Amino acid sequence: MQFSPPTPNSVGRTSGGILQTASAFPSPPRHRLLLLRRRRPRARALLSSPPRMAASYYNNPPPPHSSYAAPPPPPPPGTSPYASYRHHAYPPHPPPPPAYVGAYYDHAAEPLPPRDELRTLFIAGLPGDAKAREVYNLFRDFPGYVSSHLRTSGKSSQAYAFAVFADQPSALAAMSATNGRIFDLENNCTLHMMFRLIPLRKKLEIRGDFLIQDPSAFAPQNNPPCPTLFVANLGPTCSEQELIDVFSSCAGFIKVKMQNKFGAPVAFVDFKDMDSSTEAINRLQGVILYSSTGEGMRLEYAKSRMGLRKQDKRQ
DNA sequence: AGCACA
Repeated sequence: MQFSPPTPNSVGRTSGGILQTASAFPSPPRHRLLLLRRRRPRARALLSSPPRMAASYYNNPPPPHSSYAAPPPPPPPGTSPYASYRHHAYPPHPPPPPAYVGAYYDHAAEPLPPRDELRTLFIAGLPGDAKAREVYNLFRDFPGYVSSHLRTSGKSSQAYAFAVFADQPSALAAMSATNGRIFDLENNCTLHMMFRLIPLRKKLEIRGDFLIQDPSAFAPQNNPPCPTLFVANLGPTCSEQELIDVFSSCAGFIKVKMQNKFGAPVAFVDFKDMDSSTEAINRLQGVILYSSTGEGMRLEYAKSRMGLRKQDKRQ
């Protein structure tokens, strides 16, 4: 069997020694394919000597990429990374993610000095039997790659990973180049829209498809309970559709109204009663959206119910 | 750290 080294344009698992890209195989939605997965021996790229690129890049970095200021690419039309959780019961919590530094063989360089910059990718939706070396091979040839960390939770059919880069331009470049590639040919496991830039050294938790920033880091509720929620701390590219995708997974959801005329976007989300809005706060407080720029959503009870006149404000 | 629409 012959192996070729992965390149930024052909990543992921191999089949018959031939590397292929997503474009060759239009893939059905991920959540359906996960049900069809089965274990079989398959060709895997060999782990060769550690790449020289990341270390040398960090000592002598190229000029910033043009994508420096660019937000994460939008999802392809008709797809939603949150869709698999709509109208579904919530799965039990997997164990919390580990610290970002670990002694894995997939390190390409020594841990870097701390920086404020967002330069870590979160990759969700990997198959449960993904191997650390596969994640490593996915990113190793990108400039600025530092390390990757795979987390598999026992018998779960899904795994997730973190990939640390030297800086945000490298992270964004690797993200856009890897977006939509097929990770696992046999199972058509794509990675599309499974990336987020996340802050280092923050307590994070995975709940299903949601990545949650430590909810205790958020201010306590100041307003009296209300069926409508006020949503703040959204990224500049957040869309109403993205919010619908997230909040429609909550019982009692009615509608979203977004306001992004001036400055930072905020939104109002209406539920049928206070129990529903309270449950939504508990579940979604601190969720880091795909459009988020590092911080999670901040959820509060709104000051007044959506669509009610002042006289009958009290629900 | 920001609360509109009726």
